[in-house]
Amino acid sequence: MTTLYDTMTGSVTQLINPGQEAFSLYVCGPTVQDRPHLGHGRIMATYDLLRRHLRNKGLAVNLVMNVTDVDDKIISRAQAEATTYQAIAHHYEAIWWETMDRLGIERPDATPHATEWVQGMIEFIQELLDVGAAYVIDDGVYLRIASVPHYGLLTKQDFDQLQPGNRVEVNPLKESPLDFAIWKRTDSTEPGFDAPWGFGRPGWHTECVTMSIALLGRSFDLHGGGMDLIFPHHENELAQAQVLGVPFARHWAHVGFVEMNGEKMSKSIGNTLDLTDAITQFGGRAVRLAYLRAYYRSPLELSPAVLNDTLASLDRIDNFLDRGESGDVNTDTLATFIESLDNDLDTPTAFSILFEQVREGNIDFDRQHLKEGGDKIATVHAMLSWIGLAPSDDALVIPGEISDAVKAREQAKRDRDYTKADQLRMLIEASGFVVSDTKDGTQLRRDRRNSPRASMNSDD
RNA sequence: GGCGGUGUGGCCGAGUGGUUAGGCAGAGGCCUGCAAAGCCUUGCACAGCGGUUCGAAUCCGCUCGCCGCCUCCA
Repeated sequence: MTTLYDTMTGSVTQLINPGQEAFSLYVCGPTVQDRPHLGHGRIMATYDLLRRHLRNKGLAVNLVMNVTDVDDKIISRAQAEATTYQAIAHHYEAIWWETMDRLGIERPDATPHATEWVQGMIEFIQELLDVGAAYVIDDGVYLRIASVPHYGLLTKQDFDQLQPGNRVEVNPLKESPLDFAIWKRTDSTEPGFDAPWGFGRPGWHTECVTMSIALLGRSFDLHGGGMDLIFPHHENELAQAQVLGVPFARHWAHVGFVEMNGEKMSKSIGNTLDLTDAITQFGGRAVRLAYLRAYYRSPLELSPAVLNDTLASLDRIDNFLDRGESGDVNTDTLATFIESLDNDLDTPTAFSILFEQVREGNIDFDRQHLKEGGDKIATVHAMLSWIGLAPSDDALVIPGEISDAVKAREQAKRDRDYTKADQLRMLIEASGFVVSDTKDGTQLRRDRRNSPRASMNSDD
């Protein structure tokens, strides 16, 4: 029983059918024109969570994510920097994947690039023309919204009621202001491709509909992206599929915005936080936790202060995991955790379950109930693994000189030479460990906060 | 102007009729040589005003605020 909110129906609905074994997922990927910011990471983290969740439940998930590697912004940036659009695209795409790796985002199964699919798009546009749903004018080919049976299913707007005054100036050659370009004719000095309707570039909305159908089929399980893609992007993809009688996505999902000071984080407002920098400063796992602990459809306030708080709560989890030997997973508790994710990816409830285990496990260790505590470590670790947030499982390795220093410090404590004991503690802590004196002797744990954050395993 | 969302304690963030969400920060305590970590205790939180109800953050009405989409945008 896995449910997810569907933008089309406006309600939480079944995501997978009984007996379903495979799951096809298309997520609108980046336009590689600049560095990713915190908003981009949230989309990727959300669909990475969904993908892992479904796969851990036993489905074969096929994730396709496009890369828009030619568009107006890439081209103008290339002109500004006196280079080619290909160079710009390659540069920022490399940064994109490196950054997502550090967030623990698994690579998609396929990453079609717009420039590789131009021929397919040309054929697709020809189909639209053949059925009379598109027309050619001076500056390109346009989709005729009037030929779309039910335009506005996702947006849920009555387009007849729209105020024309608010629209940017309309191309007077278009039959309707709503009609959108599926092929943009350009002059041959600009980057472009030959097509029957003249040299030019495909429209963005045509890119995604063409590639999703080509790689996932005429009907696939889920089409997703950020909230801002609902209109016009996804509405227009759907419009093109509709006029060709393509069933298209069974389910539509959209992730809420990352905000800063209550406003959508976006380039135009200038309130973005660079994702790569945030990961460098707080660690990929802390950023990932910051995304996941909120409900994916809600707006999420992120700032350096919030990320710092999130890092503190991650430390709480990690400190617990270091308290003892891992035991046996409590499968009932894990099941409760998974059930909350089944409920429209209810990660807030999932984390409240996880933190409850942490607190109870800490009590176990305080009371020397090592078996019970160890079982809770195993359970928490299983939860973290399920959602791609487990720490890299490098074992706690204590160098000989450090264990010598610990022994010397314990002796100094017995001798009540606290000056020496404190000097030794400083020495130990300089090596990235934290000293904990307990009734049963000194324990060491890793100083995760002040040491470089380990990169994440993406294959757990 | 149209459509949609939202307003929860210092901060982040769940919750949709009656019991502690959770985390971070703060205060007090336990433990400790001192710490750290952990545990315990602690916050009359639900934008405002009316209404329904035995009982509302949760339902209804009105008011106010904020945000988003309508243009490339994750």
